[in-house]
Amino acid sequence: MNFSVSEENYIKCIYHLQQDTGMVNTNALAAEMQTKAASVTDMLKKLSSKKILQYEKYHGFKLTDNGRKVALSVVRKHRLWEYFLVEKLGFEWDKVHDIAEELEHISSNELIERLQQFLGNPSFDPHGDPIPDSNGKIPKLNQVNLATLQLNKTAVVSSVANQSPQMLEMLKHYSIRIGSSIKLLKRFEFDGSLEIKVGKQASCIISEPIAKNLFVHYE
Amino acid sequence: MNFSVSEENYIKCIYHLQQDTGMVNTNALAAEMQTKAASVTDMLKKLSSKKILQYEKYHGFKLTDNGRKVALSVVRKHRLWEYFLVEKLGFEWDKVHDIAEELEHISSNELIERLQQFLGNPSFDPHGDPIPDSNGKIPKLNQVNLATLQLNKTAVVSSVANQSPQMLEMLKHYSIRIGSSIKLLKRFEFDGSLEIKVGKQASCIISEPIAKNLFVHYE
DNA sequence: TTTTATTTTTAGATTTGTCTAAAATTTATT
DNA sequence: AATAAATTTTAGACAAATCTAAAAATAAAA
Ligand SMILES: [Mn+2]
Ligand SMILES: [Mn+2]
Ligand SMILES: [Mn+2]
Ligand SMILES: [Mn+2]
Repeated sequence: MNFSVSEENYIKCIYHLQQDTGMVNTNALAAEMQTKAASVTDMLKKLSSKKILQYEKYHGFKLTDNGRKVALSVVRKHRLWEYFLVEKLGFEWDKVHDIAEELEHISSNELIERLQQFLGNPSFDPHGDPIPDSNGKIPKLNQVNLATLQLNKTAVVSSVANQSPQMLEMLKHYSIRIGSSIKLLKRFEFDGSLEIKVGKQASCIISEPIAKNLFVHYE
Repeated sequence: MNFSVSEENYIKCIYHLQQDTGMVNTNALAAEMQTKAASVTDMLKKLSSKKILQYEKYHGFKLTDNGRKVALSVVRKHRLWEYFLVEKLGFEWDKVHDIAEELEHISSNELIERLQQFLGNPSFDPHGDPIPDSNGKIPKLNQVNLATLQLNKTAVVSSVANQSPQMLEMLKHYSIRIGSSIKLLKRFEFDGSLEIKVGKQASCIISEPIAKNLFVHYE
């Protein structure tokens, strides 16, 4: 079946919301989609009639198996394009989201399969988010918040929660990237800030808010 | 100013039509856009009010300077994406048009500038059509139809008029590509077929219809 | 358990892009 | 010049996606 740009954006958005909250409600979706609740209800009816949603009036909704499949294919395209934009075209990671938001709706399947190959079958996008494969399987990574890392352990940065330009600026300053190895040297009681060693650089101190935005995995 | 996908498709189509015929008429545009004359009239009014067209009721229309600028930017994007699809993703040239028809509407200017650089600033797309630069300037090539080439002259294939899979199959058989050098050895009176030498291969004979679809330039 | 507040849905309009059928205009033919 | 044919435009309708304002249903508070 074929979906409009608008439908695909709704489906993807519902997918992301239900990752957190299980069943999704109208107002939350309206807020996330930057539209009005009435518009959401209209779309819910439509997606429901297309068997994308399990939808009970007044009682929330969630994706069907097929709906989740559609969502994952859009997510896959989004993240592969983001990878392309950063790795091949040299964009900064905080500039790619809006462009990928358009590119994810290009319909050709062969295009996305070839793109994936051309990129070397990446598993994670520039923000560290996993890229579903063509069957909708998502690579998993046992990641843990940097703020909760054990003392004197070394781990590798795997993703960043806040992907704003402000965060990017901060991380650039510390030369922290996805893939950087970080060793936790000391945790300061006073404000929760951490002394860390990034790669082979001299140790430095990062604030708790920064640490909480960074996820790492072992080995 | 911003244009919808539909508007951009119309503008580009008008541009191509007026290359041949000067002033464009409603029915021709409807045929090319695979739609109805009434729909075209509606769009003409809209584009006219946006100063994209000089439009006189019942008397045809053509693009304004600004309209031509918009058209060229869409053509530019179309051809750069086609180049990407063939040269980077390994598509055959007869498979790329429809995909580029979607990709040409991605709006980011920075994207297209970076894409151009990434591709090495190509001047011609996989079909041999010129790629306008960011100012709308079009590279020119003094090309001539292969059927009219002088005897015993060597020239380089620069573009192909008919870009169908059938034509591609034919050209593959003869190992003729854009950039192939061709020497005209003999012209047969009977049916206009030509004996040619492609690169360093043994000479072969091509039919007049094939020859008429191939354009070449000297040196 | 009423009453109040919040959430969600419906009703009715609007915009964009399309269509068919009919009217208007131009072009071609007698 | 009058008539026929072709082209183009208008009139009116429709589907998709959105909106505002009002009604209906549910949840929370008194
Ligand atoms: Mn999108
Ligand atoms: Mn991402
Ligand atoms: Mn297009
Ligand atoms: Mn082309």
